[in-house]
Amino acid sequence: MAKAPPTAHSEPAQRMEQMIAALRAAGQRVTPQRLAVLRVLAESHDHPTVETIYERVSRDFPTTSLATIYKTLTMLKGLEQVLELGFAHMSSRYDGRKPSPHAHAICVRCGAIADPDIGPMESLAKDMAKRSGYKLTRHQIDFFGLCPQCQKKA
Amino acid sequence: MAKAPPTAHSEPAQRMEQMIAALRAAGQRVTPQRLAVLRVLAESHDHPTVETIYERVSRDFPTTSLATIYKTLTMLKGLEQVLELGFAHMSSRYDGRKPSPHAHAICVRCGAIADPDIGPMESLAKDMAKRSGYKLTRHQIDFFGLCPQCQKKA
DNA sequence: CTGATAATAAATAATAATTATCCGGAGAGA
DNA sequence: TCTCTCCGGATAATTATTATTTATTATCAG
Repeated sequence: MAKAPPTAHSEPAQRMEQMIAALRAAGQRVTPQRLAVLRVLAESHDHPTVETIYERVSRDFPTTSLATIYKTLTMLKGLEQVLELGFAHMSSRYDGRKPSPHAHAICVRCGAIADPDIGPMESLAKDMAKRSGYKLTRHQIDFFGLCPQCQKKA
Repeated sequence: MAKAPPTAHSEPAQRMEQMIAALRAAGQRVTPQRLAVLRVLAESHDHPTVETIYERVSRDFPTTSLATIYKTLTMLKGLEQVLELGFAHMSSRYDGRKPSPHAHAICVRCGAIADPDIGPMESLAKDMAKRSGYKLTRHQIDFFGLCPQCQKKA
């Protein structure tokens, strides 16, 4: 059969395959519910909340429980297949497309999240490690403000 | 009169004066309970939780309510006199000594927090603002790992 | 293909942190 | 002093998340 061209459309499918492989490698079962979560993660560009993922999964699996979403995400976090952005005053947001830590910009009005590539954080992490004496394993870098759309409406 | 030498001991008192001045400037009342919270904030180097602040305040004011601590901290946040470090999976930590946003290292085992001065974040924020189009107003930069003590015990 | 079995899903209860409400009391200003 | 608003304390409510319990199902050996 013909190999699919690397179109923007095929990207989520590839990402899904990676995640499925990670599940299998860890000896985790691949259930329909989990596949549905993986698909949402692979396709979502909006850093969805658990609630949002739940709604999207519910379209295909109306009986799915919120707890299942939480458990699946916790597991995927452990396998480093999803990045959790945790906040104190709003629910966590998830990034299944770029699962390694990177900086984010969060709109404090509408909740939109952007994550352009910015100057490398490695030097910053190195600096922090050296000056603090900590052995660092991960980071969360968040900038808060107004997204372009909300600036207009301001 | 003689100017007080910049000893480590006099520092908290100065910081308290600054905070009191900020309250007055904002037309806020300076009550004994609030003074107690300010003192704890000015003296604490350990980025205390609300609960910890509550315990420390309770020594002097045994009848103080947790709600009062929360309300006072919220107010001080608004006046930019205290920095809240908000996390998803543990309660917030507060910094009343350096109230403007700066990077932190958090020990995932014991919760110790260090905040040495590291390479300036301004350029990073500028870069993020430019590439995202967001109008940024604050940031939270957290590095997670093991503090020196917990590394030994590991 | 089929059955055994261990992991998983759904439903629900429980927890933790924070925020809202309500009311009595105390301070600032007329 | 009187009044009026702000503040503190107690407690209820809310929100996000995690734990528990029981029934179901994916996986794999045969």
